[in-house]
Amino acid sequence: MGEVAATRERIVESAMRLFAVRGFERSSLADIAAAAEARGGSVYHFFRTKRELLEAVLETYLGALVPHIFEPAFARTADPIEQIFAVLADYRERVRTTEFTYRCPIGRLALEVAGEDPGARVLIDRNFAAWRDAVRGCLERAKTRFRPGTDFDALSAFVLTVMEGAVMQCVAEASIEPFDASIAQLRLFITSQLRKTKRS
Amino acid sequence: MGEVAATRERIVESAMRLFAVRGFERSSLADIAAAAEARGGSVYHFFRTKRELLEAVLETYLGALVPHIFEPAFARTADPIEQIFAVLADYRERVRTTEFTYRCPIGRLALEVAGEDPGARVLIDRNFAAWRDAVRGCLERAKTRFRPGTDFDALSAFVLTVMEGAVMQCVAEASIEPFDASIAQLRLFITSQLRKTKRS
DNA sequence: GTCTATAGGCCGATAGAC
DNA sequence: GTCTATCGGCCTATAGAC
Repeated sequence: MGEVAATRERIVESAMRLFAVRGFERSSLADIAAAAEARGGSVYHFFRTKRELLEAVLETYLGALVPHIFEPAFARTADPIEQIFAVLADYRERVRTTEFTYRCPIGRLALEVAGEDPGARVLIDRNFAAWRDAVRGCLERAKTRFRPGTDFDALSAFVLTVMEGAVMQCVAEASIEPFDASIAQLRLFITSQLRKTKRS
Repeated sequence: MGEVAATRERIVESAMRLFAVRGFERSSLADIAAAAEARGGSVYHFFRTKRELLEAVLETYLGALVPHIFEPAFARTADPIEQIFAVLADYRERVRTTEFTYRCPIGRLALEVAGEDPGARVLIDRNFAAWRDAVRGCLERAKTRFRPGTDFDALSAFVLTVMEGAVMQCVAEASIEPFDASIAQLRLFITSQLRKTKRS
């Protein structure tokens, strides 16, 4: 390992990109290898099947979730609730700047392969669970600001629900507007779950 | 037309079912024809390409939305807000009874093909828009119960957002629980947007 | 470990008999 | 309008030289 980047790593990175943009089925191993500047047969030196490559992709996403998705957003603000919205703002920018070709890669794979590949389903579920856990961590750091009895498990799952549902409508509408509208409703909801204090 | 059911209709119905369960890419025209009790070549008598068949499927969904999705749910309750939750309850039952193989067919196609097929994208968007319109109709019938200034466009889009995001997590978790949890949060939110009255 | 070559299968689409 | 036969292409996966 080291060098320019081990061949295996380059193949996994190409697969991540192509699965996210084109989906699993439409991404051929030949295209993945070409994008990784490797040859078709090389893929089979590291992965026995295309599904095994998919699992490596999903494991890589899982490992990258906190350092690449949450930590950069957390670094921009100290307020735990605003940290959640900072993560959502990053998704927004990625969806917008790629013109809806690159959205939530896990969500796309969830609908495409989770129903037919039990191994992939478990890894997709683990990615979602880790995402919810990170959000729940934010909520719990703001615990005292919420009404007593607030269900943080349900609320963190709801944040993921809203993010995924919002991105889906952006793809259909080819517009970022549904994302902004849904996140605004989510903010209204979260605000409504806070204790009543003197100021906002 | 008439008879047992015109060949074209049977082909479209088979395609609806297979696209919903397996996705667009994994559903071969041979399988669709076989499920419709027709031969492979027959498909091309009615549709020039597979994408044209997809468009017929999406147009059929659009026409069936109000009579097959909304009217049966509306008939079960007179309360406009409960009518929305009745529609959501029907999705829940379909997701649950099919063990997450059949969910929201439009949502699945949205992530799989909307980014790459402009014609299909527009039809998917129209399906989503019609769904939101029907929900907004319910909200407006309950207008006087909401706080003044409530944004019904945003709220109806939010209901779709929550439905789609919730179903996605059900697929990943192979459980109906995320759906129930998210719909419960949605109910909490909608309740919080109502005027304060004497009871509940 | 990397590459070439190719097997073997399935797919969308076409041509043409009836 | 329905069916058969088939083309050409692309795909996953394998075999084997270097």
